[in-house]
Amino acid sequence: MSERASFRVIRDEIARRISGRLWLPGALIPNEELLAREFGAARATVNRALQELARAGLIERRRRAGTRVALHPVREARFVIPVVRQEIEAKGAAYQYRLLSRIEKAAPELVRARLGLAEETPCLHVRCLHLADRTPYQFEERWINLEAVPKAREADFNATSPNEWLVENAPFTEAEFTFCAAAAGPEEAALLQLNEAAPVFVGERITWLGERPITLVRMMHPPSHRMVTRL
Amino acid sequence: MSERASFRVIRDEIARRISGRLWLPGALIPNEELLAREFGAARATVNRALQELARAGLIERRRRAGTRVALHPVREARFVIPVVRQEIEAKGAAYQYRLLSRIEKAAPELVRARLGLAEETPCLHVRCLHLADRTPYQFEERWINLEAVPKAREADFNATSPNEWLVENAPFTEAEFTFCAAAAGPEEAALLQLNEAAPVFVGERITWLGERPITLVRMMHPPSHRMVTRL
DNA sequence: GAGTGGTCTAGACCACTCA
DNA sequence: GAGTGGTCTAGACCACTCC
Repeated sequence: MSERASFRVIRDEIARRISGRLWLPGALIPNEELLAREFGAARATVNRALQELARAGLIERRRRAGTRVALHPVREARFVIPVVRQEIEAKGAAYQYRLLSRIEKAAPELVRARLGLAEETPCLHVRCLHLADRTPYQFEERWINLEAVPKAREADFNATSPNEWLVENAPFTEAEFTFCAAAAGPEEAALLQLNEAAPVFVGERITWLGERPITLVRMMHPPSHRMVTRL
Repeated sequence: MSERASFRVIRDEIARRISGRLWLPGALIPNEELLAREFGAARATVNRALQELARAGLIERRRRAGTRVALHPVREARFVIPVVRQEIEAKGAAYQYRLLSRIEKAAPELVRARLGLAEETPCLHVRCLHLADRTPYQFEERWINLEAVPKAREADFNATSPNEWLVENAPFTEAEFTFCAAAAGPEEAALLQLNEAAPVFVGERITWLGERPITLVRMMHPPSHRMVTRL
C-alpha cells in the first residue's frame, strides 16, 4: 500500500511546493488540520512532516501565528566526524599509520589553558602520521589528559592510532572543532612532503566527558585536502 | 505538571545512563515497551526519545535486533551558515563592504562543470571584499546563474552584498560546502593585505534550488581566521 | 478568548530480521 | 514464526501568542 499517506510523502510534497515557489518565502501555509484533511492523514502525521521541515530550516513555526515559509532557509549544515582510517579507506586508498613519538610530560601553558588543566596534570603527548596510498594524509599531534584517561598509559599506539584507541576507550559528550589555514613549519613540511611555509589545512578538536577535558588534537593536512559536506 | 513524562525527560535520562557508563557501549538497552512501562509513558513517547538519540548517534537501532549503545558515539557536528555581515557584527566589529567588480559573462569551463551549466548560459561574475573594523575579513568571488536568478541583473550590489541579496531573493534547497587551505595569489594577497603565497582559508559553496544551480561562491579568509563549532 | 502548534495516549498494523 | 522498531490514527489536553 503506497497509498497510505506517509510523513515522508507529505514532507516531500510540501518541500516541492516551497522549492517550486508555489508557496513563497514569508507566506503562511495551511495549518496542520487543513493539511491533514488534504493528504487524508492524521494531524500527528502532518505534524511530524512539518517538524522535519522546520528542523531543516525550510519553514518557521509559531503557535497561534502558524507556519511560514522561511525567509532565510537552511541556516546550518552538518559534517561528519570521521575516524581517519575510515576516511581514507572510504576513498578507496590503502591506509597506513606511523607513530612518531609518545612522551609523558606536562603540557605547555598554551595547551593547558585550552583544556583548563592545572600545571602538574600528567599528560601524554603523541605525534603520528596517517598515510593514504603511501602519501602523507594527516599529521596528528595530540595531548591526552592522563588524569581523565589513565588507561592511555598502557595503550599500544604502535598497533592502534590514538584516534581509534580513544574512540573505543574514552567516550566524550562535548566537543569543540576549529578549522583554519596555516603555514607548515619545517618539521611539518618534511613529514607531509611539502615545501616549508606551504599552506596546510588544520583541524583542531577538543573533547570533554561532562566537565572533564579528555584530549586536544591538532590534525594537519596538505593543501590538496578538501573537507566537503552537503546540505 | 512536570510529572507528566515528556519525551525530553526520557531522552535526557537515557543519555545520562549512557554517558554515566550505566549502559556500556555495545550493550543492548531495554526495548520500547519496557521503557514505556518504566517511565509510565506511551510507547510512542519513548520511541520519539529514542529516535532523537539515534539521530544524535548515541544509540543504534535495528528492528528485531533491538537498540544498542553506539560504539562510536557522536558522528557528526553542525556548523552555522552565517551571513558575513552578521558573522562580523557578532564579533562586535564594524562591518564594511566594497564591491570590486561586477560583469555579465560566460563562466569559465571549470565553473560551468561544477555547476553543471551549458556553455552559453549567462552568468554574473561578482567580486567583493568584506571588512571587519577596516581590516580585510573575506574576499568573495561569485558566479550567479542568471538563467535561474534573472532578477540579479537589476540588483544593486553596491548597496547590498550579493551574499545578503541572494539570501533574500534566491532560496535554495541543496548546498555543498568545501573547505580547504590554499596559497594566496598576487591579487588576493593584495586585497587581504597578506604576503604573496600566504596561506588562506577557503570556503566554497554551491547552492541549488531543486535541480537548478543558483550560485557558486569562493570565500577567502586570511590565516588569522578560525571556523569554530561545538558539539 | 480563540486559534495554532506541541505533545501525549492507546491501540493498531506493518516491515524487517533473526532464529 | 516471533520479536523489535517504524509508523499511523483518533482523540485529547496543553502552551503559547495574538487580538
